[in-house]
Amino acid sequence: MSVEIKISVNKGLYLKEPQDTKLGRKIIESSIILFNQIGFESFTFKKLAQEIGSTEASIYRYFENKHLLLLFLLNWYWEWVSYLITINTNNIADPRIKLQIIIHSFVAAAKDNIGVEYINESKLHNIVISEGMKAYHTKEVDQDNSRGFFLSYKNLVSKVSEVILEINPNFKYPHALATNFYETSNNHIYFANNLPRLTDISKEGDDAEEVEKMLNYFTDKLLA
Amino acid sequence: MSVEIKISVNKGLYLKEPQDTKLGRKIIESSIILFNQIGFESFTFKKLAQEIGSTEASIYRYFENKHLLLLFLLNWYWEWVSYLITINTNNIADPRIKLQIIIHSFVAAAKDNIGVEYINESKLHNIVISEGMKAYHTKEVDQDNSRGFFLSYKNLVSKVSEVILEINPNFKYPHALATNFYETSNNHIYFANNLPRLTDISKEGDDAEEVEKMLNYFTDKLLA
DNA sequence: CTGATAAAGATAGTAATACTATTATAAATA
DNA sequence: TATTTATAATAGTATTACTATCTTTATCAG
Repeated sequence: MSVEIKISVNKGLYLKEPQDTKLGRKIIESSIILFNQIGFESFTFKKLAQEIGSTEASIYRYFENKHLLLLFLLNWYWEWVSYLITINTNNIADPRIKLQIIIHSFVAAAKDNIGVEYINESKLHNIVISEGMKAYHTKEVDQDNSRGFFLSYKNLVSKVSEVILEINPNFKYPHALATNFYETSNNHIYFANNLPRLTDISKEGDDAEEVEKMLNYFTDKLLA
Repeated sequence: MSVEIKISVNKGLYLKEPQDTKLGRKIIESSIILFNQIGFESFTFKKLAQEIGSTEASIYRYFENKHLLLLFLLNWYWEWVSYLITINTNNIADPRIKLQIIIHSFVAAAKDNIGVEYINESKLHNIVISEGMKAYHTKEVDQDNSRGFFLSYKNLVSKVSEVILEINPNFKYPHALATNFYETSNNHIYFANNLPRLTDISKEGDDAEEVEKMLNYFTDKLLA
């Protein structure tokens, strides 16, 4: 028996569901590799087409532009982490342990592989870390927001903030703290590897594990 | 009597010191306005030249490209906040109060105007909030780092981390916390205005003041 | 006051990017 | 087998991100 999981994202993000066709899945697969290799700025549909052995025009039938392709990948990531959190906290009563699992999910989601063959979760996590914030720091953020392109992120934050309130119902900033778990995880993995003097996480050890420890340490103090 | 202050930044960031010529100062002044108006992605030297009534080629004599121009502005900002922190914490003995002043500087620096006529500090802060992270989330970050383009940011973090250790010498993550004060300030001002469900800061009130309160609340718990 | 030097403006040109449009071919399905 | 759908092939355009060159204007030393 094999369990098939399909994560679906907001339909406004694509012109044609890429997960339903061969070329579409190749676009996803190769774009993850290419975004990782050359970064968002240098990434073009022409280069992607060359990688795939297809054409620019064909890719434009799936995605309006690279910004929406990146948003597609991010939404997939947010939905995936949400899913991981749901199944991994399923039978757990203690909200403190739930939160530990959530933090672990933010930091090390890439190690859990649910086996969607066209998605390399570890590379996708790197994209989230290195390029993610570019998707919501644009002049079009309000438009994109009203089209629902950040719903998955907001739902994820909402889910985490509920656990925070279970631990401490008087905590004043549950959403901000939830957002911070996510942003801080990504930032400090990035800083450890690129701007180490901005963090105390070392590049040498297991950066993910160290960030996890740090966030748990912060949590203990904040929600005591 | 008037006190003249000139903030200088890493010489590698420009081809010719823009603060020393009329056109150079106009480039700085107008680029702050234009980055704010249209954002980093749509910003071009051609548009900037039109604003100024100059030419693309003339601007290229000052800055290699818009990425380095943004980095110039960020460096100016980091140096400026450092300066504010230095003078405002000068005679203060209690490190807890020092840290409150630091947090206030991150959140509300824009309100302190040191009177450099070609720089609108409030708009510059908006650029830091909306576009800042794009300067260090690139594939060239290691190169830029080795050219010293983030030294001002790292020195700022270092300065703040020293105060954190004065308060609690056993605190394990002084650099990460210092970085977080800066990043969290900017993020939550941005979220309050654009993605409010990611934060508990409301758009209606004084967002800066609310973020300040939140960071002080976090600090109390973390460094207790 | 002149002549030299530096700064800025004017103009042109190029390769790459971010698309749009059209037409042809191949594959899937009714 | 006919028809729809997906993809490939090709071409074209406006804009971007520069580089190069030449002329004009301002500054400043002798």
